[in-house]
Amino acid sequence: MTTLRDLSRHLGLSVTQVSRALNGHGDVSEATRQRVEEAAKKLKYIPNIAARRLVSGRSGVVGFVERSFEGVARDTILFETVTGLSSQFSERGIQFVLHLTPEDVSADSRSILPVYDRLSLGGSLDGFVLTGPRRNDLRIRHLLNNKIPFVVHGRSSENPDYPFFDIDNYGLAQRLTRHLIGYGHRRIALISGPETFAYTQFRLAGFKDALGEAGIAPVPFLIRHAAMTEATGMIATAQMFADPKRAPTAIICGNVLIANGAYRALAALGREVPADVSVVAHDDVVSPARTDSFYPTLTVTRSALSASWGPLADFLIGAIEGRAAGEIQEVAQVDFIERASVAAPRPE
Amino acid sequence: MTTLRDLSRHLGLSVTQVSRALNGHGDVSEATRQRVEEAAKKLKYIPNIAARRLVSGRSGVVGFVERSFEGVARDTILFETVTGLSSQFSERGIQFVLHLTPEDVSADSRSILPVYDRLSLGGSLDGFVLTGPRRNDLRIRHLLNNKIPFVVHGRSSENPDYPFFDIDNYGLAQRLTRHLIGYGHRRIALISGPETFAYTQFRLAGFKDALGEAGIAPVPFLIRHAAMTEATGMIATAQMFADPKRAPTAIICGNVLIANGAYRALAALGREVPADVSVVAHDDVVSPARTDSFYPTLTVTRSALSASWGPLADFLIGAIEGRAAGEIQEVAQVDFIERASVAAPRPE
DNA sequence: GCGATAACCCGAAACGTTTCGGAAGCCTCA
DNA sequence: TGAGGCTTCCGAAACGTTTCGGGTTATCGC
Repeated sequence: MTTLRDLSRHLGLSVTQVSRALNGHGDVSEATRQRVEEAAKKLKYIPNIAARRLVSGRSGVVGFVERSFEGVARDTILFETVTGLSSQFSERGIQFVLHLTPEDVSADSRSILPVYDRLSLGGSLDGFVLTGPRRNDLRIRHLLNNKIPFVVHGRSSENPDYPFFDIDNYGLAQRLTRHLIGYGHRRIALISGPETFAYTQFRLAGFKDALGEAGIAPVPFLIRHAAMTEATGMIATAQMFADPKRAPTAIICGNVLIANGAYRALAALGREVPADVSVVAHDDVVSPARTDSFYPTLTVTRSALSASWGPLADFLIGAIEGRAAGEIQEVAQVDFIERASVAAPRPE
Repeated sequence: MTTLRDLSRHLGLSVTQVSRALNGHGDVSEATRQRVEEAAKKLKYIPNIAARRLVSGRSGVVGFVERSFEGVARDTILFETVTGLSSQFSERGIQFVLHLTPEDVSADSRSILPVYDRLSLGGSLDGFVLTGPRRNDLRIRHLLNNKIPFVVHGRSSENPDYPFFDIDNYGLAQRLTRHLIGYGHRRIALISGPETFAYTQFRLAGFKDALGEAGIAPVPFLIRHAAMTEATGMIATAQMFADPKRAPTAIICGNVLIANGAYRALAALGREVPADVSVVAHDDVVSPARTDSFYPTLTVTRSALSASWGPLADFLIGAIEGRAAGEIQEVAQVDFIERASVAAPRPE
């Protein structure tokens, strides 16, 4: 193993200068920088992270805390998150660890807070990635209070004062709703995720505002919140069509799984898409439910979940380095892809 | 943040003694040890890992290298592995990182070797966990040659000279085969995993040896190797029953997914389990395919995959600490659970 | 009462890096 | 000519831990 010391002796320079040269500091002439870099390459110098961390006071490791539960290993979204963040952070020279807290921790979400303290105070973790924020998320408040760096995938309020990466959930719901209204629909259903998540609230607001623009009052019966699964899509659709008089002429689905369920329910109910019922969805391009296997093809807003890991990594690193929250926030716009699942409603 | 220095001042002791007391070394009286420990607790002393690592020369991080591929996020076994190892290592004060190499690395498995070098030479990783060993696994030879600590889940040969944790694949195949022979079966099929994996070879050997004991010659037509999926079970079963004269009276399935496929194929073919065909399997108790949802209930050998993460963690830590390979190896026995899927074959 | 032994303790060095404060050499401008 | 400012460099300290070599007592056997 070659050290800075070895390099400095080999070059007839001080350790200081070698360090500064390698780290691109100002105080070193272009000529020596070249020399140093060549020597470093030739002697296969690899900086010792432990030493670097000892002086910087940082560990070079960031984490993601998740409560372990029966079946955690089947959570595709979680795994997508882990693999995505793993790759992005390691490209940036930082290690990413998944920390599973034992499941015997009480279900009270407050009980997860000390885990963050323990991991960060020991100096073993420099920061955290949070996902699935609630409207008033305890974790966020706790981390802010304790000045522990973090970044959120999503956000808990409109204009938060912490780093985050989110998609425009309000906008996509508004867009899908307007699209349907443009075709003449007025009885529009929304099947979305659990109410506790903040993004669900944003989507609901976008939906309602778009309805409002057209002078349509939202109908509670046509608004459903549940887990984002195919079963949810089937059940919600089936229930809304139990009484034909109350049934919607169009359905907005929170994701592709729900849309899949809706399609299957509609097929079973003998309703045709889009002749009888129009269907749209938001597609986050995540594994098992492929939007291109739909018949008829599905009109969607789209934004790949996988596009968020890079910005999240950048922002967390920024947060650790002390950048202002305002500089490390992004609301990504979504694509709108018009396909064959929307038509004008049947005349009454 | 409290340091050893703070503690030593607070106690009127030297830093040396405090360190030795906390680490349980010999040279310190019981009384002071008590005092030190209390003070440490009171002042919330947490050792600085970076400093510890700087002097020990180790990073305290171990890794798992996997080639990233389209759909890596859907690989349940991989995720089970990651979550299991994550938990076990973090309980032991060690961090576990999943390192996904970019998928543009050529498919040649040799190309993954430099990744290990890079990660370990830089001092960022102390050791590795390997899974799915082949018969002559390049990675194993490479790590041995370069004296990089590792542990293998499985093994590439009967009595290897490196740390590993494996189940008795030879024994379980032998056991299942003998069980069927005991009921009078002679035309026994084996549907197992891809040939390249070492464990497949062990199972094949156990199967053949058990047949040999009974004077039965193995029939190549009844031995199938393919991915361990439900589809494999269906297809292999369907093909073996294409010509009734060549069909088996019993099937040994490599895992529960295959057994599930076999059950479905047999149902479609109008064969009853166990009256027409007996079925047994090995159950590694992994998520989606639950053995208890079988009808009739399935006779299996069983060993939970989840039981391997603990020993693997222990063994890798042992390897890093320089323990001899012989002390950190284990072949776990499997359970045999007799249920309702086996009966005597129909008389010809 | 003396040397040996054991039990307990300490100072200082080491790990490899970053950074602070200063210093030498050179140039510029008055 | 000399004050001031760049540019380029260096020594030394610091980060917090472990460990090596040695030191001080007290005890014990003779």
